[in-house]
Amino acid sequence: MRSPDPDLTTRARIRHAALALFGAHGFDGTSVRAIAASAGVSAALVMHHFGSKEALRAACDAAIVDEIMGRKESMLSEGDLSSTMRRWLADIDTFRPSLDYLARMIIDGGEAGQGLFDQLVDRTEATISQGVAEGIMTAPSDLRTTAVIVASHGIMPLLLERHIGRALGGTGLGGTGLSGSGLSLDVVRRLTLPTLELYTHGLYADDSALSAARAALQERTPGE
Amino acid sequence: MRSPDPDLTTRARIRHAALALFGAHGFDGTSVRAIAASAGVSAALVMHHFGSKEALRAACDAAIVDEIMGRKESMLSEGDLSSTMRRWLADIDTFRPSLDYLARMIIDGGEAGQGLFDQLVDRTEATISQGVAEGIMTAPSDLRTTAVIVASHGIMPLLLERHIGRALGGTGLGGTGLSGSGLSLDVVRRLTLPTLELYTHGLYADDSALSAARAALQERTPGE
DNA sequence: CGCGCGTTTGAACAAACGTTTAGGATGCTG
DNA sequence: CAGCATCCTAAACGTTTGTTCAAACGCGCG
Repeated sequence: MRSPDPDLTTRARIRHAALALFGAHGFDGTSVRAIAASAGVSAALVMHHFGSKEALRAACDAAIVDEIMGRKESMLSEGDLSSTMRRWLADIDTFRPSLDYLARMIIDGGEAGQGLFDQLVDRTEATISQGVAEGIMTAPSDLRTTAVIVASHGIMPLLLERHIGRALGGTGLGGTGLSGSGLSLDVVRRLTLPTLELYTHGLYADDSALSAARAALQERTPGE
Repeated sequence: MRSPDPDLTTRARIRHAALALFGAHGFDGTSVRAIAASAGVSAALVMHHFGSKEALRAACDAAIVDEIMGRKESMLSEGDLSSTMRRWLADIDTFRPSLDYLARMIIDGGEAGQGLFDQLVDRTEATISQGVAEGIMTAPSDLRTTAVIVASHGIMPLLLERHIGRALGGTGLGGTGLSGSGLSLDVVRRLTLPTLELYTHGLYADDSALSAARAALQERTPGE
């Protein structure tokens, strides 16, 4: 199970092993001894390098944040995540641990995950208002909320990859771990066009549903 | 023999306590002793009634499935989740544990969560094709995938409630637990209109992005 | 050489875990 | 009354957890 990378320092090997195991089985589901075994060292050495299991998680968080934010063409620098996701998926074996860990970061709602989500929303908001200014997007009635919705929709394939892959007649479910082959390149490709259809034509044929909801909401909250 | 009414008694109290704690702190983050203390019984009694912690989780899963599916006007019987969510949110203190547990069920990807998601997708697909037949929705190019997307978008507020609430200037964040007041009635109300806008008018002003993606995908997969 | 320093380890620690055991109540049935 | 089943608990089981400790190892420096 160990991956003997002589180029990496022992400390980096431990962090990589921890990130992969945290992403696959969760923080509580991963023991320090399992991380040590995967890195080919003793459990005591893990503590010597990082001090505690929680500090090791913080190091993994920081590594992921660096991986995502510390690039010029960053994941967060574009409103559309599909291109970045395709790039990551092209080298799926390399980025799979990062993707799994990233999904858990967002779900767990830790401080680092909060920062990532907030930045994603901010970038999405900027992208939308730029698109509106350039005339390629229609102005939403509530820019901030629309940005939150679009950003949430963007990371949805990351969080529900196994469900989506299975619902689309997935290429087979993974084993015991969470890193099943749900989010494949085929699935992302199949999601692209319907998603863009939704973002271009919507789903409803006319404004009746929207108007009805608008009227219903104004009834209940007349002041605002 | 068995009790004529298995619920309504100590057994039900234990299951309710377990469901609330599992939803708040996760399965691994909840000990049998904590469940027993919350229910006011001993840890051994939990084992006596359910056999194992895993069986207790299965009982909670079944209870949630019953709560969602065992109703005439079920959550899954309508394509739009917002009305059901509003109904649940109206009595937020009662349904909060169920909502939290349901979110974890879907994320964890267990068998019961899979069934729930699959049924949600199936109902969504039926709703869309009915809407298309009635002329109130436009036909998507890929019905199944569109149903998966719409269904996933529908449960997004459930999974990202804390992030969404915070990004929208939430009414304050909860304490240590996960049951922070992220998904409030105000947040859901604020999400309703922009979501319907997206589903009515889309976001893009014209078909350029959609056409470009369509062309790009046909280049790479000409056969299919 | 000898000394110190960072790296690494096996062993042990106390705590918490899920689970088991033995048995005390309590109430129904004969 | 005895017999039995159900509900419930205190205590202990064995395992695993995160963490600590003393002691080696390799290695550059005086």
